[in-house]
Amino acid sequence: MPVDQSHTSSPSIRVRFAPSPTGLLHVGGARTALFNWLFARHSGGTFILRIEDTDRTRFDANALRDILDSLRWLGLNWDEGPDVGGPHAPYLQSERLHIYREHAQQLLASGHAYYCFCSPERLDSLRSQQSIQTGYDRRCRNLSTSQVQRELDARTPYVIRFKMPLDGTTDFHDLIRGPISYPNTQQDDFVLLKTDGFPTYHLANVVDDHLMRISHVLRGEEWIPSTPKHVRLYDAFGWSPPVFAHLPVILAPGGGKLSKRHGAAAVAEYRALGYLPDALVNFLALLGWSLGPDRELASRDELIREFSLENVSKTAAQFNHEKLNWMNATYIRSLPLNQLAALVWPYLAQAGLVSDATPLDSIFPALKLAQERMQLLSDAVPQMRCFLADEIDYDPAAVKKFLSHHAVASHLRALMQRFAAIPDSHFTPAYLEPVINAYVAESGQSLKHVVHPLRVAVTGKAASPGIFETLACIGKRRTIARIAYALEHFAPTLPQSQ
RNA sequence: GGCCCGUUAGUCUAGUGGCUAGGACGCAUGGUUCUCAUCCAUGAAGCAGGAGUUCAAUUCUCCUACGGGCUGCCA
Repeated sequence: MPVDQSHTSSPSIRVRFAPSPTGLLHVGGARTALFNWLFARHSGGTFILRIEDTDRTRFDANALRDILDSLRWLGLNWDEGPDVGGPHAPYLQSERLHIYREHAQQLLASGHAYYCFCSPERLDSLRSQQSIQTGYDRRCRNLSTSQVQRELDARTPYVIRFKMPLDGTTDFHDLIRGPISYPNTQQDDFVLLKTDGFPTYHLANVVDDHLMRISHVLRGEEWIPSTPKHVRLYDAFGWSPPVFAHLPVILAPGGGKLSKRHGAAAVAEYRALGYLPDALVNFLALLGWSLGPDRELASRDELIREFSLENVSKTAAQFNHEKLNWMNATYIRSLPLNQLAALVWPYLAQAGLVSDATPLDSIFPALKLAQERMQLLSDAVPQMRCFLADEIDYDPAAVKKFLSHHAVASHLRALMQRFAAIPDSHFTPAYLEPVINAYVAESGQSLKHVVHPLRVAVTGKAASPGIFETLACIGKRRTIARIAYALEHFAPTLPQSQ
């Protein structure tokens, strides 16, 4: 077994997931959270949830609730966070404003930052005049003390900007990608503190990561270009930076950004559709990481045991719905009936197939048949409808194909009579099979010529579980009623005698 | 445009300076069978292209192409 160096050499591994509550938690964010969580759990470290709500214009209380709900649903429990607290509370950045202001002042005092009085309008026109984007022109970088004081006295709105080095490079090491180097001429004098007194991501993120003693920053690769800013900030504060590991992004099927256009993107949507959290976790874990050769399925504990940043891949991965569906189906099949019944219940209830008065175990027989035919929990509704509902819909194509032949009516009539003769308590697969086989033999038909029409008559569909199980599950009363209905409505009328 | 990151079948991936480049999803065919699903078996399908280093490159280096990201008082 490989020895995990990071575990032995640094006893306090602390990682964080730091979402911004501006929208529902999407699968990309969930994957980032998952890798942080797996890394923390694997190493016996601490997983922290920090909410980066520093953008007041985009804040969404709904999103905040959704992020917590979705993470909980996925089972990614956090050790410190806005709701559970912790030694570095608060974990909501909007409640830590004074900390960022103090730190901005500190950088001002040490000469690493400066007041900028440029208006948004000026910056806009600056940008529109630039044929190539070169960022802020640093107009306020060298204002004299008296000029600054004059503006301050005049109460001119300002931001505080960071003084990036004007030449040289900023280098850092990425655990997944190795050394990365950026020319400083590419870097802007980015804003630390906005006019409204809120910090930007860069300031708040660095300050909090330091204060919260974050040891490893695992985040999406879209953050690579701003890492030099962060490295410079750590430097200016005199702090040593955490280990950086930038995770590959998740792309939509076919490439490109993940969005609604490509189907579900939010965790909540997958949840509503009937995916199991274990399946989604397993699937997401395999996007950008692998268990090693020949392994796809793994429980949470196995994922935790096996997880390592060493084998996180560098390449962006496309989200593949077919594989997720396959995985969800295998997880569904592995569930004990009582658990599956509870999970499927809300869907059945919503479809009116069960009510509060329905005993849970009453759906077990039907569920057992549906179980290996479901990919989503919601599939229970179409799969189980013919077993749980009195009324069923008939698929016109199936009716046309299997109920329109002349021999059908006589078969159905004969079977209906024989079924009627079976005692209620014997209406079981084991009892039905010989009954039907006997009829098939007597009538000189092949089994399928009898079974297919029967199936359509009692289920309304051309496909169903095995006919004997299906009949038994539907029950004697409904079976006979449906055959009668089919005879009356679909089967061609034939002379009584045959 | 500039900068940065990346490139193994359609997709997710394993892997090595020398192997028939392995697995999974999906797809195809066959088996089981009353249909569907499951299950089993088999098959098609890949190292982006070009230089170089080397006895030998999918593996190392460079270039090109392609993909992605950043270039905000968003995160």
